[in-house]
Amino acid sequence: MPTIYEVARQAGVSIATVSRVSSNGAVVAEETRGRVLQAIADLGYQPSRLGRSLAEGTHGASGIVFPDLTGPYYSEVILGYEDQAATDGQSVLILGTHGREHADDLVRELAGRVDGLVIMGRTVSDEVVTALADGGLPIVLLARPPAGGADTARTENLLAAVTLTSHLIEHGHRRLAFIGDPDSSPDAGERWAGFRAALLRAGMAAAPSAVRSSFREHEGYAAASELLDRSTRPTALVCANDEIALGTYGACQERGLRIPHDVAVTGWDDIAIARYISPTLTTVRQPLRELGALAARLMRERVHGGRVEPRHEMLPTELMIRSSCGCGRSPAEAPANDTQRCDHPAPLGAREKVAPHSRAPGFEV
Amino acid sequence: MPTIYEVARQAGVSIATVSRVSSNGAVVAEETRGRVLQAIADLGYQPSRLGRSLAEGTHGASGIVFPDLTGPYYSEVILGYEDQAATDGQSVLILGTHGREHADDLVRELAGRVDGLVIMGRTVSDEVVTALADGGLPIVLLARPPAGGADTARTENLLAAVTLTSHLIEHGHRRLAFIGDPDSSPDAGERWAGFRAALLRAGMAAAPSAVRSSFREHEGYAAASELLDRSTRPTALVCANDEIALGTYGACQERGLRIPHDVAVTGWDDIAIARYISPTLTTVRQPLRELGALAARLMRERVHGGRVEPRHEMLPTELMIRSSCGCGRSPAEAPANDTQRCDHPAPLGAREKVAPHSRAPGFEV
DNA sequence: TTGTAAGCGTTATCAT
DNA sequence: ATGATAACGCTTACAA
Repeated sequence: MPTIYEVARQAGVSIATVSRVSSNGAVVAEETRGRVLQAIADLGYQPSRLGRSLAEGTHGASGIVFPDLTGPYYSEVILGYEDQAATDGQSVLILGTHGREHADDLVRELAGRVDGLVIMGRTVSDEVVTALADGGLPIVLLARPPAGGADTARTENLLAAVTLTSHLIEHGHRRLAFIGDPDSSPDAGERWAGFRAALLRAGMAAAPSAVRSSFREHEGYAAASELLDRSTRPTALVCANDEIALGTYGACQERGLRIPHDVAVTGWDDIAIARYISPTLTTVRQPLRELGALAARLMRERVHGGRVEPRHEMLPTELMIRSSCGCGRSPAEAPANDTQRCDHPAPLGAREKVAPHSRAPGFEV
Repeated sequence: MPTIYEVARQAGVSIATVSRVSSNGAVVAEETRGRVLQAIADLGYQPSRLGRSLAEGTHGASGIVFPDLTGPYYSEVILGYEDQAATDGQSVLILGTHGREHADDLVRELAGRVDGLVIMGRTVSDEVVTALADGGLPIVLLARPPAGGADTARTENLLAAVTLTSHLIEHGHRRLAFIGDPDSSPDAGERWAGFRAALLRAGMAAAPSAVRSSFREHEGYAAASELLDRSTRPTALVCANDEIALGTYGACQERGLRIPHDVAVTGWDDIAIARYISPTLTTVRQPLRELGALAARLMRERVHGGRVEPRHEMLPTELMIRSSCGCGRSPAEAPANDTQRCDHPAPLGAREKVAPHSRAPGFEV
């Protein structure tokens, strides 16, 4: 790789002039610029990002940290982030912690390569996040509560969960159960809170039942099996995400229970399978790409816009009503490959933007 | 962020000593090392990657370029790559070209930040690939034919396509058609070639029919519609990937054609939906994560192993026989959420590693 | 308009 | 064992 010195010699100018031509748009005589451009082309010169970054004191890059990439969730967010960042001329470094022991070290190492960091979920200890933020590194937290003055971006959970649960209640269900682990993540916790709030509002608050499950299909299957084998089994299962719902489908099938006739099931995320499985799955869609793009914009404001006070953004979610809740044609006659949206008796309010700390007004949570 | 100078001053030593303590394991008096370590801890010093990289002449990072991130294909490969690279202590930069006009420029820019580049599919012009490779930058090409002395890594297509097509023929099908665009990518081209080879072997070579389609579902739907409306419609459709197959399912449904009874359908990739859709989709699984990990290992050999002669690797694929080919229980009684594997009359040879240029021995392609 | 030279934060080679 | 100091490739005042 040729350096700026070789180009300068080839063009018969100083390195300063080469720099002026190749990067900043400073005034250079047309004739000189031509000579330099020629030399650059001849040698195939490409300025070293290292030298440039060192001199400018900026990396022109940011990093995004995720726990793992199974399922579409993280990859969609990363895509949205990368797309927006690339549009802004910023490079993107990715780091999957994969539950590694020394994740904090990897993140610290990554921090040395970037102008800012996006951190998804509970991949990094609050301690490191705070230390990094205190050190002046712009940080955006995704699907995670605020920490250390960092920005946060998330999607609306509570109101959507209330709407979803209320929808099931309006279908006539009186024995509802939640499958998921409210303590595993803020997302799951808020969905659980919304579920309870809806029951409360309907005057069915007595001991809302939940069975703990990770976001994995096989744990969802186990949790659903447990619930369905109870003497008085629930007639509606609100699953913390679609994979749990998939496990629930399996458990129902095994027991000869028909969805939604015997048991209604709902999910969360709207993964592709939700539209293809039979019956199609009623679920909540999160704008994942937009979440990533939002993170990129927050980052830009910090790095280039000079913003210092933290911002906390929340994106609206969308209830996708299909068949598994009891709406629409019976699963037998419904085409497998069909996404339908029923009219909902009450307006599906999940579309409105909800300010943090003022969500679900009127409900005790 | 404190620099090495501040640490040196704090510890009362020279920057050289700090460097010795903080990075390379050079010999330092125990007492001095303690003082330096203390200063490092007090100041929260973290060596600048920029300074280090500039001095060492290496980035400690590589980049991976993909066209877009829709579908699991690219994200799985990227995950495999990132995982292996992180294990090797290397950072990973990602760049999605998204069909952008100036993709080549973005890639050139990226090239200035990394020790090597992985390029997927036809995202970058051969011209730029060759230029970069000539410039001495290690390059690994994924799902793309060799160029400019770069390494390549790919998955087996031809033999798997022969096996898959032969399987359909053994089911009794005589009118088979291929849906996909053989010219759009080497992958599609090889699948088409394998399809034809299998017909040839069965003595059904007369004008194998194909309808061009991109890898998108809606084009697959259109192509399948066209085929199914022909006066003598095919009884088996070999789709170049699963999304096309999904479109084909829709087209069949619309026409009241039952899969596999009236029309057999196969896909390629084994996306998650393939196991959940009804009937379950017979398809070919590619080891995507392994492909990414392989790319990372090839990169490491180049960057740190000092290898110069190009390597061209091919990973075996696996035929996933489910219901849509005609195997197994009828779709009506088969549980939707069930992956089954029939025994195949002939050994499913797609598992063996096939050397480039020696694949599918015995067939004219 | 162009050139000179001082950083930017490391590592590595010499001396000492 | 430790300290000066010269790279590394670039940007950017400041001079000319």
